[in-house]
Amino acid sequence: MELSCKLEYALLALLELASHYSEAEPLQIRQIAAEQNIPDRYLEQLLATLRRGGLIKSQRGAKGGYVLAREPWKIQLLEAIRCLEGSEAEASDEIAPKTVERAVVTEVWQEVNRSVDEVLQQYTLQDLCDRRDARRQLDIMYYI
Amino acid sequence: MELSCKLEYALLALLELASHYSEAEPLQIRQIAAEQNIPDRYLEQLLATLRRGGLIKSQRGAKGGYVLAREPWKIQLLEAIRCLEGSEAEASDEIAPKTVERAVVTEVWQEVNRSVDEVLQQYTLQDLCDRRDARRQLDIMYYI
DNA sequence: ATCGAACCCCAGTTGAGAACCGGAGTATAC
DNA sequence: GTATACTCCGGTTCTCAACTGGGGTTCGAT
Repeated sequence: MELSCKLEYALLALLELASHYSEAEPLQIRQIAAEQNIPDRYLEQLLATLRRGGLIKSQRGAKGGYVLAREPWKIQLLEAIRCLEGSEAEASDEIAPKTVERAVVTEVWQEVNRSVDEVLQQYTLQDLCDRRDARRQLDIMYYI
Repeated sequence: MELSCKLEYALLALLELASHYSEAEPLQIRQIAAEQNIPDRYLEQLLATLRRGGLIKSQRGAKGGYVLAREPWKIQLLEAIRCLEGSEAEASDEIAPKTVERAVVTEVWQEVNRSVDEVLQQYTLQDLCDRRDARRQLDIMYYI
């Protein structure tokens, strides 16, 4: 429903990592932040979450940085979203709705979420990259 | 994604109105609020929004109250949600994303929203009522 | 060894928006 | 004409996202 800027930042960062995946050097926070115009201190927190979620790997020290943990086509968008929203949605976790009416409403809502998950499962980081490249080609066409 | 309590309240109220649709007397705010355990002053605002959205009709004066504007099976959940979130989502309305990357991300998100809408289009208030009744039957069965 | 970068644990701020409360006004059935 | 119930408008309270910042620790390449 809502594209929080947290999610957007994370996806942009992953997209950036995906497009540099074939390179030897890891990407540093500053580079990603500068490229995608994201506050670096905030991005640091997001990348930490993604790392704990097993989506990216980090390398310390000079020439360190971040790399995708897997190939871009093996990372579904759903994984990224789940990883980031995981900490939020455990408090309300399955407290039985008091009334039948509320139960019905939440039931429908669960169905909505299921359909969201289905869509997000279809897309991988690679798909995002491809889409971006296609768009860039279009932009060039318009330019001429 | 998130079931705000605003939405939940509104759906519960609509559900209540739907189940009393066949009756002659309109339902009053207090009745709905008491039945569904919703702060009445807040519910008042929500019902006002729904009324402006053409989903319900109000009758003033003694013995006044609210009635559905149409039959319960002619009101999709999507309409209700749209009506309530309408005021929120017009500021960001189609401001072109600055970068190609952001454009791609929001594009995917639009697809997600489309699938959400599809689900919410399938359900009508009548469906909610039916589901509730089915659940009640189940509860009775368990009770025995 | 030393520098650069990731990592960690905070703690605080700021702004927006959700949820709710209250009063005074207005319409309408009886 | 009065009680009832909707209506308008404003204000409060509280939570949370989105940052910002400090201060330190651990690695790894050079």
